[in-house]
Amino acid sequence: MDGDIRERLDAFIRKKGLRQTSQRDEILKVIFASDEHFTPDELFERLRSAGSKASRATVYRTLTLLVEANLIHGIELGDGQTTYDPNFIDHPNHNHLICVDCGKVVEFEDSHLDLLNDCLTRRLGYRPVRQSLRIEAACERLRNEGSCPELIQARIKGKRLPNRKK
Amino acid sequence: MDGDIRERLDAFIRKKGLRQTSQRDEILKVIFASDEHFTPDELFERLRSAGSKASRATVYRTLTLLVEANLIHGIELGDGQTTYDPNFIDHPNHNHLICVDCGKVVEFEDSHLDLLNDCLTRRLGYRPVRQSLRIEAACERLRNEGSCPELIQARIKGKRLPNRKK
DNA sequence: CTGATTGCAAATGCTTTGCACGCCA
DNA sequence: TGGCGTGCAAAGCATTTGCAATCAG
Repeated sequence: MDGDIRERLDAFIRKKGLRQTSQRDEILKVIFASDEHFTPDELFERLRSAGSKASRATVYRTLTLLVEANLIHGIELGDGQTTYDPNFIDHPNHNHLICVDCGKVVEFEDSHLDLLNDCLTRRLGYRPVRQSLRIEAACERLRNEGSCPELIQARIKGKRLPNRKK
Repeated sequence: MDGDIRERLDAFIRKKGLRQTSQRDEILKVIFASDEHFTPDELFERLRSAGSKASRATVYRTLTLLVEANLIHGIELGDGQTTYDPNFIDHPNHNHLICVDCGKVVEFEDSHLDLLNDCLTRRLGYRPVRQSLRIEAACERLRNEGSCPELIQARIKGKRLPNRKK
């Protein structure tokens, strides 16, 4: 984890008159130990594995805090719970492609897209704040080869596929 | 409401071996009586106003059916419930701009955007299925004139603003 | 007839909250 | 010391589901 992230959170906490706590430290550390997306529940599990005893309530409250501090973003993958993305610090304008077959999420950036979004927004009489392109797409590999390693993994893990609950 | 819509639903129902019911008729009619977005709860209220006695459970079940039949789409406005959009029949590729000030949703289409999305998707090794650009933007009118009629309306109606529950 | 559909109420699953206690500044 | 933060359990909400009764084909 980048020390810069801790610094940003500290700045935010100071500005708001909030307090540093061990739970917030642990949560921050666990989140930014990887660049993977996570649900509140997954984060809770990671914390337990890491020895942290932070409660679910604290996890939820801290996620809200981190979103306000702009350190993470919530994204909707369509499975009934909010997924959080820690990669907006390094890639502030990235978008998501979601595989309809296996649920794999691919992040990508494109400056032409950003420019176009900006133009469209202004043309409609608004000032751009944030934009997110969400592409749902089918895996060419699955189609051509009849199987896709991601899908097999997803099934093994009992992962919830897009637009599907349970 | 376009008679074509009823026809499409009938075709879908026949193909799946399902049945036509008065509840499904009423729901379809009420949805396509306008081009407004709606939540399941709003739809339920509209139905009651229209004299229909369809239950909430049936509303939810029928919404699922209509999404499968591709007559409506579910969209996420970030307020904790699914909003449904009946305008994808006339505008299959439209996108949404959501005003961060008042929650107003503006629909727009752009062929350059569609083309770009298509290219991006293929470049990543996927086959396009569906794409949705969601732009969050601030109202220029509110900024310049200090107020915005939509915002006032939203407040009067107690409408839930984006990214805010309750 | 027979299986699809409905309404009701109960259940679910994610998320939020009230409250008493603990701890940072 | 004054509050903010935490954990726990109890709500809250949107949505789903089990079941018996009803209805369409």
